[in-house]
Amino acid sequence: MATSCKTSTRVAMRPLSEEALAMIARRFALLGEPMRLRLLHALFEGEKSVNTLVEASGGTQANVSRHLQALAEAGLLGRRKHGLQVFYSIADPTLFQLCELVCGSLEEKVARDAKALLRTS
Amino acid sequence: MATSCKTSTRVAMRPLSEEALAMIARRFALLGEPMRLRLLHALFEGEKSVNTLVEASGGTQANVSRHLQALAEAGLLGRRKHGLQVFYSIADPTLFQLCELVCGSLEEKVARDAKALLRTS
DNA sequence: GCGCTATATTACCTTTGACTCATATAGTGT
DNA sequence: ACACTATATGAGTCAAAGGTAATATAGCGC
Repeated sequence: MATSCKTSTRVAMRPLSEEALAMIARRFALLGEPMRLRLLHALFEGEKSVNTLVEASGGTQANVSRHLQALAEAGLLGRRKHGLQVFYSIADPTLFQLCELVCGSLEEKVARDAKALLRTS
Repeated sequence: MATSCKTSTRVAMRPLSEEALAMIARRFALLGEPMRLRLLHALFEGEKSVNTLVEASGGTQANVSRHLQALAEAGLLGRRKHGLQVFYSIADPTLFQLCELVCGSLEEKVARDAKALLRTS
């Protein structure tokens, strides 16, 4: 059904359907909130309960719960219930790579900006 | 100044500053709008003028111009002025990789969801 | 059953950001 | 200077989404 695209030049060519575009945008948008990034960052260390994540992120319980649900519904997080607690964990390994790509690119940009500042000041 | 992080396990460990978190979130958020993805997708073919992008995306001139500016200010697009026209182009090569990662992950997810549907219906 | 804890959900407020319309700016040609 | 084109910008509207407080649900222990 879905035509595979593993090489880096295919993506540019494919006419993207509105539906596909919306899905991609949705995923990026999910990563576009500091609070959710905080949660993901905490989860990079491994599976954690909601309460642990509340403390780690400094957010309110309600807010953290909502964000975790959003991430889980998108398939980015896994959910495991054990007694009273619910444990969330990274379910999509591309999250690591995505964050690294962005981190790396931003570091380069910051370095460039810093150099430019030194030249012009 | 900035400690480099090239390996995939480092990111998880680093305590992220609020500032860094905001930068990362900002970048993801920029990719989290279908209209901007449409523009980037068109630019994957190569440098294009604003007018060309307006036609390619189906958006209004004002809206397209705004989005292009936002992307350019973030360092994702390059801007070249030639006469009356302004040409934008992909300036950050990680955009390709980012889109591919997300595309691939979504394709897998769609495939999984489809299979699950078949099993339960 | 009752209390207690962990998580989810509801209702509400507030902010952010995308979009549009109209207008401004800049560059070209006559 | 004027008209014309391409792009940017200002002001305003509106919907989506984040945040919070209060309440509901679910599981454990007594």
